[in-house]
Amino acid sequence: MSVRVRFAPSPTGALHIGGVRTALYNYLFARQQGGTFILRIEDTDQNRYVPGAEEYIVESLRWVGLLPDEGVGFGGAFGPYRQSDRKAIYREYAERLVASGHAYYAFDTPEALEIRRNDEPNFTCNHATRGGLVNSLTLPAAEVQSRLSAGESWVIRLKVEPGQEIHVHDLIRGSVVFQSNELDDKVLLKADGMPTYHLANIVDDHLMQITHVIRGEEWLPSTAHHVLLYRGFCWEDTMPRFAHLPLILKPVGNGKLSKRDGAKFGMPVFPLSWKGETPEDSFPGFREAGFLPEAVVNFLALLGWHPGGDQELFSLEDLTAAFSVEHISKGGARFDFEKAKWFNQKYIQSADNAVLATHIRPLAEAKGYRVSDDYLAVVAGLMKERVTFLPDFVEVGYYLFEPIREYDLEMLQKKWNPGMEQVFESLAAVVAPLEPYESGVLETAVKAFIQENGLKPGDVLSLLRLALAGTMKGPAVFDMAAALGPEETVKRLHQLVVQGSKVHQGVENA
RNA sequence: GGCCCGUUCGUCUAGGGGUUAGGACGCAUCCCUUUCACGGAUGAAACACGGGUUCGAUUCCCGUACGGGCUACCA
Repeated sequence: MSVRVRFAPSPTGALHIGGVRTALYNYLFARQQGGTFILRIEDTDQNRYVPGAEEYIVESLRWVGLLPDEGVGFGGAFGPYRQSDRKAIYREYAERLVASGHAYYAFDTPEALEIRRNDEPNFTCNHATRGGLVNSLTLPAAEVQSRLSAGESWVIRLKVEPGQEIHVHDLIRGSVVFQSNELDDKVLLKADGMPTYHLANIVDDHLMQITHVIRGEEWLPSTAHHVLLYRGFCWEDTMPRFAHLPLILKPVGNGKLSKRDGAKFGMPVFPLSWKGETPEDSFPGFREAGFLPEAVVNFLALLGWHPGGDQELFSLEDLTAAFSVEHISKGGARFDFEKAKWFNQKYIQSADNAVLATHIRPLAEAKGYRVSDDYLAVVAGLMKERVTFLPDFVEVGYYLFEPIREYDLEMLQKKWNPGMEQVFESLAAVVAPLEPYESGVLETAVKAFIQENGLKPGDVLSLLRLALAGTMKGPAVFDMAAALGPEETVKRLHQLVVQGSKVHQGVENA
């Protein structure tokens, strides 16, 4: 039987980066096994539904390159793939469970249960308490019928039989055993007619012929209920295999990574930025922070999984080939933003200049820079070993697009002297007519000029750098001069003279 | 509280009954470079603790501690 896996997020807001990792592992497993990767939207909670979240999920998957083979917006023979569109199906299956004696109608209101919970610390609906509650197990059949037809509010609960041992075989953790006495009678169908996660999940996984359930560790405790459901439906022979992923933890402190940690630690925890109703509900994304999707994928893949060996850099194809569920770690993984940065730097460094240019283009345009693709590629080449994020190209390297905003005054003061005025005017004259105006040609000419005039290379070159970039950091001087062109180079040389004289006077006066 | 899961350098991890416990991020030092980076080299840095089992445990078993998850008509 061919492998079918699903990524089943619920559209309650922006998709957490941990969700992206879950999608990634599902995707890798499907690809590697020649299987099918399905996107199912679990929107069974009407109250938590957030408009736009579904689109966000799809756009996120698209950005990181994890396109589903089937699912909402992607077609497939097992639809619909949005659970709210499958409402009638769940009711039918829930009633089937009631008919077979594996579930029952319960009439206790949430308020009534809440009161019980407050009175009895460990109160829960289970085999021990259901006899004292209002349901189709305790009420005469006729009354159940009359309550039902009277339109009274009810839910369907799973009837967990006590005294059983439920063995779950997890692909990552091995055998996990639960005692049915400890399990509560989970609500399967809610009062609004919608299923809970538990019912919808099992029905859909069965109907969609899911073979492997790869999901977060937070689902491990309820897997016992899921097994009971498969049994109740007599689907145990085709029950999917389970793999529960370790959680992604906060960078520091205790607990799992949460939405708020982004703001708290000054880093994104979502793939794309999200604009919520309020500023507090809005979050920055990896994409907007200037990450390449390949870097995010690589980083995420290694957060909780490693194939062994010393390789750190993996393309999606590499990951597909190397992936194995057995190599997924059991312990939670701390979200290490420093490592994410390193991956991004690596991917930017090795990216093609023309490709980088397409990424820089919108950033440059946002700043009002009007430049050619060729020029952007040149900038990419000059800066890519000096940046961490995409916006750094236009921010750190702004001087490749606009005049110097500020000079490193300390350095200028140190290197400048009145004689330099003449030197740089002459240098401008030497450089202006150079042809072709290329790095090597410039270097030869400038160095000859330095030698002929008996100047100190360190002084002239430093000042030249200051003239072109304003700072002592940056690409090789002659590369910058070549990129800027003769006109701009000369202009900046003159500008330096102005600045240098100013600084010198300041020193004299002081 | 109850149930379940986990624990190798600060972090992500490899490994596995006998190893100098390996790699990567970060950090430090040095080299390269008339800048900054990149790159290269080197270094500091770990098997949570206590019992077993064993000739021998970091590795297997049991406890303890610590961490995490679940405990909703949320997913």
